[in-house]
Amino acid sequence: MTARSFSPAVEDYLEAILTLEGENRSVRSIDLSRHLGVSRAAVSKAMTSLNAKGLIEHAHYSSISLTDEGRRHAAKILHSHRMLKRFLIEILGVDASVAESDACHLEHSISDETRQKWLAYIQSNLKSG
Amino acid sequence: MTARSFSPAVEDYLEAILTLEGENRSVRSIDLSRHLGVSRAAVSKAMTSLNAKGLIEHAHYSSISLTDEGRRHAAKILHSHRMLKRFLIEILGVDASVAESDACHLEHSISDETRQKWLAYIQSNLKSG
DNA sequence: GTAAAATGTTAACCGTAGATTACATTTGAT
DNA sequence: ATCAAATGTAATCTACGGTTAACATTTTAC
Repeated sequence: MTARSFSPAVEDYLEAILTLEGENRSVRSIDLSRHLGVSRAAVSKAMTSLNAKGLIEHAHYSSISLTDEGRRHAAKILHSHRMLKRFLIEILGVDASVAESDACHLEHSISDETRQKWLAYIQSNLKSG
Repeated sequence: MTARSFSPAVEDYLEAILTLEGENRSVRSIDLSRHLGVSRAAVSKAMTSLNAKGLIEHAHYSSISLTDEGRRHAAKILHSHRMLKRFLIEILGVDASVAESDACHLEHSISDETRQKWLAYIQSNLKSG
């Protein structure tokens, strides 16, 4: 159940971990640091916090993996991001780099209901058209 | 010029001031406190900060008004809010209360380019339709 | 005009999330 | 295996944005 929600910062870390998982064998702190443009220390502190929230598994000096709950939430954010970016580019005609930047912020701001209806709308508006 | 951007919290205060202006003769700290659901102390601190940023005028123990820059930014946020809410309700079919809540967050997350294209899209999709 | 109530401010504190610096640990080259 | 480089952590600091409690000021009722 745990239907609580997380801060944009927490969601950014989760999304980054999921994204990096697809590129690397194991996700290290330094990867997140580079990907998100924050210090290694900031990542270290954040990982302690995400671990305490049950969103990742992370032993001292070892690599980082998502728990089931962390993965579910990360996937939701990543899907929202991709959906919104596609909407902005393909339906509104927004420039790709602006769309990417806007999607990074918008992804944290929509409810489940809205996300579902938005996705359906995009799909029906791109299939036809 | 001052093309910088402001935090969601700052934008919420600006939007609230503009909204309350339309209802009251003068906007007081207590009005913002009630409207936004934060303490009087939080409003007081925020007003000091908005004042320092040149977004409002506010002498000690007196009522609050927007500067030109504050008003411009407040109007932008309020327009974004209304536009997004309308999009969510009338185009996506999202429930009104969910749309209101989502719009409150989304309004802080879109660039000028996106806002303009979105507005045009909504208008052409509701005029016809 | 004065006293009580309402409102505004300040001070002290909390939590989040970042930075820098210094130190700890792990990794990799030899 | 050892040492240097890379990476991870801890300590300390900053800024933001909220809280409560105490105090200041203004407003309102009488």
